[in-house]
Amino acid sequence: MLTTPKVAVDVIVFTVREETLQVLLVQLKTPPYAGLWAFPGGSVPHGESTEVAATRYLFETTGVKDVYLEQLYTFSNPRRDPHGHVVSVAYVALVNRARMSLRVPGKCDNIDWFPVTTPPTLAYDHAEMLEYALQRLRWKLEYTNIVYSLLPRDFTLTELQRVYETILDRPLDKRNFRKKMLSLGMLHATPRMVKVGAHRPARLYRFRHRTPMIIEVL
Amino acid sequence: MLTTPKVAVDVIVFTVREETLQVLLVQLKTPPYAGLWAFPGGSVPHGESTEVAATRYLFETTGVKDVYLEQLYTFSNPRRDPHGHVVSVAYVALVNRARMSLRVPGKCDNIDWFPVTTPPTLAYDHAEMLEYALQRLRWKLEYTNIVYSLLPRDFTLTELQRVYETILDRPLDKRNFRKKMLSLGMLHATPRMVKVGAHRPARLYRFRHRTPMIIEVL
DNA sequence: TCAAAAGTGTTGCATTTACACCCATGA
DNA sequence: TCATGGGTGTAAATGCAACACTTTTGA
Repeated sequence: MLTTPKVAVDVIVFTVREETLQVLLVQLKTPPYAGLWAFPGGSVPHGESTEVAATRYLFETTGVKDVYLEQLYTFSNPRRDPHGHVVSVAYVALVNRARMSLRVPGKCDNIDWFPVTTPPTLAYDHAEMLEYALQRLRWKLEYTNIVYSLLPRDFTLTELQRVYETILDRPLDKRNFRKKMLSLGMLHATPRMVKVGAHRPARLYRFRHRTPMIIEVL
Repeated sequence: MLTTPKVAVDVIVFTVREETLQVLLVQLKTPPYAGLWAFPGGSVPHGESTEVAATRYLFETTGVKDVYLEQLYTFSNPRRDPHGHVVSVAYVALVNRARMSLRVPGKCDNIDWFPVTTPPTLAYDHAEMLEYALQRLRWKLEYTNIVYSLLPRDFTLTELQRVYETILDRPLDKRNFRKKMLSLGMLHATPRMVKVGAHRPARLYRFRHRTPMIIEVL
């Protein structure tokens, strides 16, 4: 009998693909949740911080590092895991949609992206985690620059707007959006234009800082 | 050798007294931090959620329950506690200034309130926790009704304004403050007036809900 | 020349800020 | 009647929301 709960982390990895907000899930293969899906994650060994553990699990499944990773909340209900009392520190990561080679963790059967609106049945209390993570993501999108972590280095304002619209799940006014983004001073116009299709080329922009910041008025 | 870190909670209890924001601290009596001060808290046994543990430690030191208690952040640096790896889930509680009988926990030498601006030397990473808690408190004060937990059931608008000014550490305009508070519809004017001193009596108000809510526009 | 996406300003409305005097009471 | 804190309104500035047409390109 343990005298303290076990400690674990779960990483809720979001990306935007094909104008859909998607979340990364692994398929469990051991009872009682065999066949169900869950967030990547696992136990935190003695001596490792939860940040480091979350970064490690993120890397093991996606091969990415240096993306936005934020602690979300700690879930500690003693019955959240039927195996025993596991306190899980949940993290949210935002990764961009570039092709990445997913790796199936040993203890899982599969790994894949799912639209957040239509996820498969989730194990543990992961449905609750997902809901909370979405809420926080939408909330923080409005007053921080964290969207940088979902986009490639260079992007057009229309692409940026699509990402906002996808996550917030509502249309935004083009002129107001551009005015706002540019006036915040967090973007940097490059001299390059992107020419695709039979229409006017779009200017490429970059984030001035690819590191999380609260948006201040200029 | 443990395979998982220990789990603990720390409770950062704030109150407002004599126009000062104060925090509850206990004095440690065991090395290596003997004599230093820390937040009430302790380990989380197997089978107890961190919320329940935080509520318990709050009750053991202050005798209060049913106050605003919110999870703040989980601190997990393996070297934050020299005794070994302890993951601490920090909570913030807000209690009102009414006389309460503090109880010294067995493993401590003393317990007392300190102004947040001039705390004694803090053990562990508690200085960092305090800073973060203050930030969150100030932030949430602006868009939630959590201040209810710092006030008695009935209070005057001037008392309410003093609490805001104390926590935000800046003066607020009396007319704008009252207009804002009343227009938000979270207050309820009682028919009672308070008569103290040689001046016009002040009306007493109550919170419509003594439960945390995000402030919505009416 | 047509289709398709990029790009651009102005106006009205709502919210926030700044600011000064009268009121009710007890001593 | 004086000192003390309670209580009230208006005007200016700022920020946010709504809204439509011109530009550039490739086919």
